[in-house]
Amino acid sequence: MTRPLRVRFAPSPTGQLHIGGARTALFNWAYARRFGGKFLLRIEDTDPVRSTAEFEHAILDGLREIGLDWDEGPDVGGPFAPYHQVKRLEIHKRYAAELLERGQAYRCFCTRERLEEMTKEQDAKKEKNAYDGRCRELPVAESARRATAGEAFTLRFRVPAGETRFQDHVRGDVVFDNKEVEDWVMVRSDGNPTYNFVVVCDDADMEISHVFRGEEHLVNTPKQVLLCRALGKTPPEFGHLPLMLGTDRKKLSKRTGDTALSDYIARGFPRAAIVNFLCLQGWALDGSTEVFSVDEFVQHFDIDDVGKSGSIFDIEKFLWLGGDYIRRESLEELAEHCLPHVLARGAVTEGALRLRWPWFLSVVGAERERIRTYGEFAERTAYLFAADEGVEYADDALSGAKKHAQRVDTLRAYLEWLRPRLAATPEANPVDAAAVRDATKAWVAEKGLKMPALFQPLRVALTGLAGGPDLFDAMTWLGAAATLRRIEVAIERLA
RNA sequence: GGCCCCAUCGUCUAGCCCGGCCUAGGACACCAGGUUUUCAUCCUGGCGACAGGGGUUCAAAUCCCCUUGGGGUCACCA
Repeated sequence: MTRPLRVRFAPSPTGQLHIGGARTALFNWAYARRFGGKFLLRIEDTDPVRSTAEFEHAILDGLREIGLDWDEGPDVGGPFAPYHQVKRLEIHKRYAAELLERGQAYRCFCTRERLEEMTKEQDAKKEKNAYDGRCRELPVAESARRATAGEAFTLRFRVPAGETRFQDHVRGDVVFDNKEVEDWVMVRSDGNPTYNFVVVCDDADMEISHVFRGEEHLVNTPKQVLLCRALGKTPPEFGHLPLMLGTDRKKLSKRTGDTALSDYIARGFPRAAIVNFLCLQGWALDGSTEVFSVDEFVQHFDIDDVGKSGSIFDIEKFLWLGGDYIRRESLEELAEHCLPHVLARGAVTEGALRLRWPWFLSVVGAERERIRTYGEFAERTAYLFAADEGVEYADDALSGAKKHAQRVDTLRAYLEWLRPRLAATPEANPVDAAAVRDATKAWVAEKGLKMPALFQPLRVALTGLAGGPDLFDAMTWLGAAATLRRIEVAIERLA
């Protein structure tokens, strides 16, 4: 089959873009880019109640964030416009009328009440739930008469006998007995078409050649293949991607972690790390290369190499990748990326930070080996923007400091010793970290103390954290006044 | 429950299609050691898997069957 390669991603704007959806989009996009096809976006907004323009924009933004672009879509147009399903209603109605005309679809006058009753009976008899076909053989004339008389009806697809098989690029040969496929509803009684119907109409109309989507759609596929053939078209090639699972081994849901792409962007995962991680769910470059660029991914990606089994979303590995990408960034880049997350905490303004940019760069440089997301940078450096009296002491830091019985005395003695040395340091000039560091070490030795006896309480005093960059660097960031004040405060708080 | 899909270290995976090079490779996590004022980075080492059972074959992680386990789906949602 040598039709032009056209793939699509068709999100439903009824919520934020799911991280699994982001991977689906990524794989579709990569396939088109690798093999020189078109990648298009279509908005599946057939649910008028839950679909919103806000979600649609958020989804498009998310896709752009991870570096995807599309050749056709709701915002860029294209030869197969419109790209919103609700705007294609006339096309859907035309196809539905055709199918009804040819007897490949029929009117079903069964009420919801009767259907519910039917389901109940089937449950009681432990039979499978499926439409029993009551209206399937209604004479055409009667069907038309009742419709004209104003009786409500849905349009059902008449599933033929036999079996439906298709080659799946991920699963291989897949076969369904048509007996397992019920006569499903194509058009609701209010005239609106259902998902399974429009998706086939639109894919056919837009000349989609390959459909790659999540495995949850696998059971829909026979319905869609059958419908497509009834329409006289050649079905697209399929590829059903393995599911992304939560730690409970079930389809990733909010129970076990963040599910939206936007959540991870908000947490400050580097964009390239997000893409890289998504690639690793169900696909591997060569089995040994874990970190690679989007370009490398596109150069090597093939749908046939995608694995079949679902993968548990491993946030630890994701975080590790985040850290790895962060350590590859230049200081300047990293600072720019961290900036919005720092500002989001509301303790400092952009103007104030820009005014002392070298200071900020120094903090970023010292913290970079410890953070895996930009959000973590903001968290870890919150102490720098806190009031001297209001530094938050982390539990582990506090317990570490309290292990030293003499902590208060040590701190008091050190403060006395330190004060005159820092007093000579005007606020405008930075503390001389190297000098204070050497002198402090000498002081500790002279007092016959162990290093941690001073450093642990001192770290809590200055930063409130158990670990972190060099303490004397922290002093220069804080400045002489804040350093001394924080030690004073800690003497009270650690007592 | 019916139908469908899946099955290699705790996790992500390479190998499986085209049996032998696999005493199964890489990565995350974990553990131990080194560097270090802490945490972290970085380096070194370790732990750790072919779900089970039958076949086929000279030979099976790789092919076939069964069992078990897990998942998906059963709407006038998408």
